[in-house]
Amino acid sequence: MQSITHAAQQTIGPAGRMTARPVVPDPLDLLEQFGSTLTIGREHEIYGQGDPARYCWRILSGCVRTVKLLEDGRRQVGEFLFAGDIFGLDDLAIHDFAAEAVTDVKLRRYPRRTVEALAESRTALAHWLHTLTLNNLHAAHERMMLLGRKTAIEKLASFLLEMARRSAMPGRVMVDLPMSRTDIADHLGLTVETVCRVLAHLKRDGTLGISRTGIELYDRRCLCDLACEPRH
Amino acid sequence: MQSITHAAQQTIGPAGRMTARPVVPDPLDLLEQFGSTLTIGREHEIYGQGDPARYCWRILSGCVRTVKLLEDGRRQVGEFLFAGDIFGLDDLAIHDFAAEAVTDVKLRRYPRRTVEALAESRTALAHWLHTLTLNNLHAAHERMMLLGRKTAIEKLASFLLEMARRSAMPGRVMVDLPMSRTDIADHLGLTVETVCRVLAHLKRDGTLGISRTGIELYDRRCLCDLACEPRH
DNA sequence: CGCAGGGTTGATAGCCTTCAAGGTCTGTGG
DNA sequence: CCACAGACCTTGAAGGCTATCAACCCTGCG
Repeated sequence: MQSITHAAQQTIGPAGRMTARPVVPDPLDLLEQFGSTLTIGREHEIYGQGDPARYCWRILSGCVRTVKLLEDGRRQVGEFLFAGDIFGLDDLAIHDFAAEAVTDVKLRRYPRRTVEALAESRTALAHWLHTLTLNNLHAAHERMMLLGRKTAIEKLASFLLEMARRSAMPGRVMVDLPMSRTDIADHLGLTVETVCRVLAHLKRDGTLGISRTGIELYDRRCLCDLACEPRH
Repeated sequence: MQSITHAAQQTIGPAGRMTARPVVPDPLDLLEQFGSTLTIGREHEIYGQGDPARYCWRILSGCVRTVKLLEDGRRQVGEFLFAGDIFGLDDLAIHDFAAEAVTDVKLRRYPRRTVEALAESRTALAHWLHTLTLNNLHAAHERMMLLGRKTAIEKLASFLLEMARRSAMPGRVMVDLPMSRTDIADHLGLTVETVCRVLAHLKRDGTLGISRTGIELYDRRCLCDLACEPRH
């Protein structure tokens, strides 16, 4: 992984995804002295569903998923998070989703009590935190449309485009997919088999190439059409 | 409709749904002088998808739905809102969903610019607004699980329980359903026909009774089991 | 009374799941 | 270096759940 500066991280994070430049100079600097760095191994839990929401986190490197379980084991993956993303701020007192490491991850952890206390006096920080939450809400609304009204192909197309937008350079065609097919299925409300079949279908079409760890986009336009997302 | 006091509205609203009592004495009082009251007729639009988010709103009476459309007409109903609920705060600059009147509604409207300016100095208000957003995010997460992983029966059971929780008295069995079957279908990611069939099925089971404008819960426990929600 | 819109029910079709089997990759230990 | 185990991925066949298409009913209204 390349070394990442603060300024860069800000524009990659959930806030940065939506707004072209940060609303506030650098609210993270206020928190930095209260953070601690830690590493978590692949497939280990960062926090559990139902745990008290004592910390929030920033990803330095690696990939994290948020997961929610029904009693009978049905699983919903809320989102995949990458370097620069911030998570653990979306809950009031109890974590609604668990957070798990998809790959080995390096994290920076901040006590929420401190964050909230700081936000009381620093309105710029408070404003920034609220913007993060609104962006997450926007993403959740997009996913409601996807889960409720899109077909399997459309779901995969939307997913791959989102991954491309976040993890690849604008011109590049290679997109890393560090998560398993099962994770993707549980993210899109499908089964593993359907995910495989749709990917195979898109490969036969010549829309993309498949390798174990990622995909290669040959025809982005075609994916956009499939995803019902004209603007890209 | 009975007349509603401020204090009562607070605990019915989106914030009140989660926390037993308001975090702040009465942040609405700060805004009240900037509000204006208006009435909107059944099936009329309050604001459109893509409109600039200039106002936020509080429902005095009636029912409102939020709606998002795909280009080909596929529709997703985000949520149904009732007296006391506040909406229009979930967007950054542009409304992500449209808001439409399900019944005739009486609304109180507040300029967002004013709300945000006030929040800069009144941290209690800012905190309260953030709590509202977090509760909406929590609801969106629940709906992701519902849309992605639940069956038609489970979706209906969850929906009816939520309506019962919000619109009925604790002991009452009658639940008003002011919205159309199509609205319910688009809220749950189903078709009208499936909604009708599932309701008919539950009626034959003796779980509930059906009238044009609502339902009557006979066996709440059964619904909870169907909805995969043990605690109620 | 006739119309229009929503609601309900039935028959059929299709998408996706389920169940099953085989393939591929990776890490481990001899 | 090779063999093997296990996890994940892929592909095939069959079935089920829900959508689609169609018809009819019911209610409110001009």
